This record gives sequence, C-alpha cells and structure tokens, in this order.
Amino acid sequence: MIENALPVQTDGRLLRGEATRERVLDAAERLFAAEGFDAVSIRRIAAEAGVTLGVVGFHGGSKQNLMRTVLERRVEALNTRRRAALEALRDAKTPPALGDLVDAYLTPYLEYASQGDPQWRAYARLIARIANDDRWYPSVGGLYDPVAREYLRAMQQARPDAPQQELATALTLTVASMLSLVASRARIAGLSNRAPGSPMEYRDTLITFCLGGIDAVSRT
Amino acid sequence: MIENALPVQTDGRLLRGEATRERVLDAAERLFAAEGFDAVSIRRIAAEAGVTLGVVGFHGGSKQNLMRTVLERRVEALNTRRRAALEALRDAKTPPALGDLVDAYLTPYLEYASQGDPQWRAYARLIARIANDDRWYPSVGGLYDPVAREYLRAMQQARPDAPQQELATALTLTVASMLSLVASRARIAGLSNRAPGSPMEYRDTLITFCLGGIDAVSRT
DNA sequence: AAACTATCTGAACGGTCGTATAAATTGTCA
DNA sequence: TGACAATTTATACGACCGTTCAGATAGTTT
Repeated sequence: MIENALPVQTDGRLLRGEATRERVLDAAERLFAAEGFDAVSIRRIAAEAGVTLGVVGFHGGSKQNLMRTVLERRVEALNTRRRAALEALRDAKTPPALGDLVDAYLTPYLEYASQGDPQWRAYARLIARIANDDRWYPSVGGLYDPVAREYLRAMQQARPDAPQQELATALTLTVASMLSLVASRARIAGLSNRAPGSPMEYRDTLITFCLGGIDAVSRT
Repeated sequence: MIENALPVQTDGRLLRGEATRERVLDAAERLFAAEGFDAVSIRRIAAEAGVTLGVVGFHGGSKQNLMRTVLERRVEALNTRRRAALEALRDAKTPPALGDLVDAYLTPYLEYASQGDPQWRAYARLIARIANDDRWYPSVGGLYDPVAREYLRAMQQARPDAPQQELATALTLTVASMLSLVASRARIAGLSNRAPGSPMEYRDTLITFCLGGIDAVSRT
C-alpha cells in the first residue's frame, strides 16, 4: 500500500504530478457532486480529468479514499471563514445578536455555493449530498461539527434561558434548511414557482426563516 | 414489451403472483431507502425478496421502472391523510390557524416515518432521499406537490398580507426540515448529542421551529 | 383430459465495475 | 551520462452489472 506519495524534491516545479492530482480531484468532485458516489465510476472520473485509468488510482487510491480526499480538501477553508465571522462578531463591543450568528454561519456556505468557481460550487453540492446520507456522515461529520458547536455555544449565550436540547435541534434544522437550498433545487424551484436560481437569491428569506424558528424554539 | 400483466381471472385467490410482486416491491423499497438507487443491484433485491433474478424483471420491469413503482405505490395514502387533515381544519367553525396547518401537513409523514410498519418507515426514508436528489424529483415531484400547493393556499388565507413568493419558500424550507429528520438522522443525532431516536421525538420542536420561521417570513 | 395462461427457473449475453501491476516514460540529481 | 525515483501507460483479472429468454411448472378453464 502506497501510503504517502509526497515528493521529497526541493524545487516546486518538480511537482509535475501535483497538477494531475488536482485535475483528478476536481473531476471526482464534479462528478460525485452531480451524480453521487455510486453512480460515478473511476473510469468516468479518469475521462473527465483527461487521464488514464491507472492515474486515478495512483493519485487517489481506492474509490472510497478518493471520496474522502475530495471531502477533506476544502473543509479547512470553509471552517476558517465561519470561525473568522464568529470572531468578528465577538470582537464587536456589543455581544452578538442571534440574527448575526445565523447570518455568520450561513453566509460563507451560501457564498461558496453561488460563487464563480465551479469547483467550489460542486463541493457545496457534495456537502449537501453527504449531509443527507447516513452512510457518509459518520466518517466526515467530525470535520464540520466542531465549528457548528462553537456557534451553538454562542447561541446559548445569546439566549441563556432557552432549553439546550431544543436549541441544538433548532440549529440542525437551520443547517438542513441551508443545505436544502443547494441539494433540493428542483423541489424548491418547483414548489415556489420560480426558475431555479442561485441559492444566494433565497438568502434573506432563509435567514429570516431560521432566525424566526430558532427564536420561537428558544422561547419554549 | 409486456405492458400490463394484470390477471384477467375472476377469483381473487388466483392472484398468486400478486403476493410475490408485493415481496419484490417491499424488498426494493427497503434497499433503495437504505442505500440508494445506484448502490442496490437487482440481484440483491431478488435475494432480499427470496425470489430468483428473473422474477424481479417479471414483476418490476426495468430497474428505473421498479423504482418508480415503489414510489407510486404509497403516495395516494399519504396524500389522502394530508388532505383529510386539511379538510378537518376547514370544517371547524374558526378558520384554520397557521400552526394547525403546519401540524396537519407534518404529522402524517412523521407518523408514517415512526410507525411500526417497517415498509412505511422505509418508504418515508426513500421519499426523504429522492426529495434531496435533483435526478429523481422532476419525475415524481408532481405526485406530492399538488397537496403542498393546497396547504400553501390555506397559508396564504391565514396570512393574507404575507408576500406570496416568500411564503412559498418558507413552506419548502419547512418540508426540508421535516425530511431532514428522516434523511439526516446521523447528522442530527451527532449535533444534538442525542442518541438517534424516532423522528416523532423531534416533532414538537420541529413544528415550533417551522411555525416560527413561517411567521417571521410572513411578516416581511 | 387437454388446452391455455400466468408465473417461475436457470442460464446466458455483452458490458462495466474496482483494483492491481509490469513495463514504459519522464524529469532530477549525483 | 547513468542511476534513480516519480509518474504514466497499457492491460489484465475476477466479479458483478442490467436485461433477456427458452423452457419448466402450476393453476384455471374448456
């Protein structure tokens, strides 16, 4: 088993294979996001990346491992933006309001999902997919949950009298609503009689909805 | 292509094959719900149903057609319960309150999802799966949307001043929250530090959350 | 009993799957 | 330049895929 293939060479130009590796991960990211893990074959990933079959195995390992790598590749950037938004609220003179917390948590993901970079958009769709699949979440949920827990603590400080258990559930429903804007575009567009647009168009309504929901729950 | 294999015989006891057909559909329902369309092979459905491979094709047709049949089999029962709950509210002397509407829409699905019958539980999980998948929703969304639209009209009457577009979005977020209790049990249990329990345990919190959200949106 | 039809069996078809690997290629360093 | 390691190619493996179908079986009708 080839565990770690990182090049030992000094010069950056040496990493000829690093570019191919990115192409493979990008292709896998796009296809997994669009069609799901089981519907995509390694051969199609290879074709999409413009490489031969063996290269995918060389850079990505097994199919499961390839999926995991794709999921882990961008998680730090998303977590960093969410943490930074939370820090910014804490640095303000007044303690953060509930609405600011909801906004701060939802906005980075929505921006990534609506951004110009198609790879980030694909990654956002992929997250929405696996969050709704109990098969994947156990192995990657730990990457996202710590930040969510930080927000949960901040919400508890903003609503000290709210029942903890219910507040936690309200946050998970908030996350589910957010993800649904990306994962369930067909259903949402159909029911709201809108042409399916960027998730960002629903941002204000989403925040109002979730804030109203959390507020109601925290008054239980 | 054998289009319609319904038996012409008079006596009901004749339908020996009808029982096998149900076993095949039940097995497909369980496996599709648990692992998704692409992860399940017809051979595994046959084994799960205790029949040979050819029988699945005989009663279910192609794999796509089998999926469609499974989805359509129970939709009328769910729609009927939702419509009946709405009618009951309309027959009352006072016009239905928003909270009653939310309750009436969510409860039938949550009850099916928590019920003793494992096939109904599987069906509930399957719905939650396909609602989050743009590949399936276009072909089956029409089965569920008409009832949702009836509820939307009732909500508009309960909140005449609410902006229509936003109210529709709020309803889709409500549906997403409801489905997430069934589809994302791992994520929800993880974030709320609860052992994953029946969706019914979250019912009160869910209704409070969604009602608060719709209320907030309709005051926009 | 014979004809008939619905149901089921068992096997095969051509393809695609994930994975592994020997050999060829490429670029770097001693 | 020759040794060396990283990368890529080409191919093979056994397993499983969805679909089809000729023939066996069984229940009903004439």
